[in-house]
Amino acid sequence: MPRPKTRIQIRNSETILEAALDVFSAHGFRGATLDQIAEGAGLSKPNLLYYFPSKEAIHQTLLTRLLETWLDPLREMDPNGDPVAEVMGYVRRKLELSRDYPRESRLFAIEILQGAPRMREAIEGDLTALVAEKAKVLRHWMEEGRIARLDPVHLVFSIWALTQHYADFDVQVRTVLGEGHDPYAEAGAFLETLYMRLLAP
Amino acid sequence: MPRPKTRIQIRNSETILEAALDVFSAHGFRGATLDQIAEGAGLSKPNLLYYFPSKEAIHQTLLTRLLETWLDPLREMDPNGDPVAEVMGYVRRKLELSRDYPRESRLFAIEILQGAPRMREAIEGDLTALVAEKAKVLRHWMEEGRIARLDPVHLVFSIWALTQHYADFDVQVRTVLGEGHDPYAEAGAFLETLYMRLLAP
DNA sequence: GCAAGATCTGACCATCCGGTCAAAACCCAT
DNA sequence: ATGGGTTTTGACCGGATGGTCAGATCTTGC
Repeated sequence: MPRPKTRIQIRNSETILEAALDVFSAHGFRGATLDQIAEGAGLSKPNLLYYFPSKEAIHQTLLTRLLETWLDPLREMDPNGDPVAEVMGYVRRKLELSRDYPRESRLFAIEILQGAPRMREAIEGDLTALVAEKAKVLRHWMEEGRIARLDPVHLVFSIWALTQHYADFDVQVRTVLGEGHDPYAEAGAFLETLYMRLLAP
Repeated sequence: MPRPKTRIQIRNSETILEAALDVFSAHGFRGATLDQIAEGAGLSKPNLLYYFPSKEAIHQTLLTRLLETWLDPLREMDPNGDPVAEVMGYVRRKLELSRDYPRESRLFAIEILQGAPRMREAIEGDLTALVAEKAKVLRHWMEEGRIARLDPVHLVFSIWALTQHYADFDVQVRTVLGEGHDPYAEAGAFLETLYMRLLAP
């Protein structure tokens, strides 16, 4: 089964990945079982393994897809745009990603937390390269005096940390806030203030 | 074995917890095995279970200890001190915690990521209460015009997110920064700037 | 409507893992 | 040194889990 071709193959592959995302993001790789994924996908376990050669392969497929989604908002940061607006836009898009794809965020977090055993090369390659490229853009803006002088890489880290926190620590955030709060709306306002103050030259 | 009493009991219990922290923080609860912990502690598996009744019990002991360490720096924030200095002090202490106890940070992160199945009540109780108390202090400082008006709870979240990021995503941070960097020193400087700008009234 | 291929399944296997237990080894006060 | 309690261990158990396989069932192009 190199590449899905028939309609059934496409549909079932997607169903499996969807169910697997649920299970992997909730329990980690080791904590997830094929039976749980099969249950979630409404398929039998041997049928899962008809579409994917192994548990590992399902996980790998999810991680590969994930990284693209993850880096896109940063890629969109335009070197020719208005510096503050561009950074603010990135913050906003990244927060939306946390809000709309919390399972992906958690899957990624679990992987990195455990030392990125199945993502090392992607991080060393694409991710590092993209950050280096965008750090250069940020540094340029700083030299022009259009945003405050800061360590550009740590600036990016701060955006990652602050936005992913709301997806990854969702339980804690909601518990501490209590009832009657919209975490993401509040986070959006808070981060807006934070970065406006931080970036002002 | 209700409470360790003899010297051997104390020594072995500590050795086990130390090894268990290594393994749990690296692989999560489900990913950790008693054999790995036993290996790390230099004891046989049945001998582990002479000191702790179950894998679960070892994990629980670690989590309970952890929460204390974790909340202490926030507890130390003094309502009668200088507002900016107090918040900056908390940021610094929390970052030191990430630097000096990264395994504890990851253990905590994994637990929350997975929905805090074994920490719910602690989060709903002690943690939420402490944050509420300190949020009140922060709000008071804001009303006095001594620090900027912000959502105090999200301010605390931001401190957690930014400091824990360096422990939890250590692999990513080091990979992206490349050789010749001291992540925590740089983070200290960056966060100093960030919070000085954010808190200025 | 009928092969030929694609899809699906029940039964099964080997391994891993948390945990038990009886007995051995060890420690120490008398 | 000896006896009673403490500590340690090899052997083992039962259930879970990733994965296999032979064959049954369904789809589809003709």
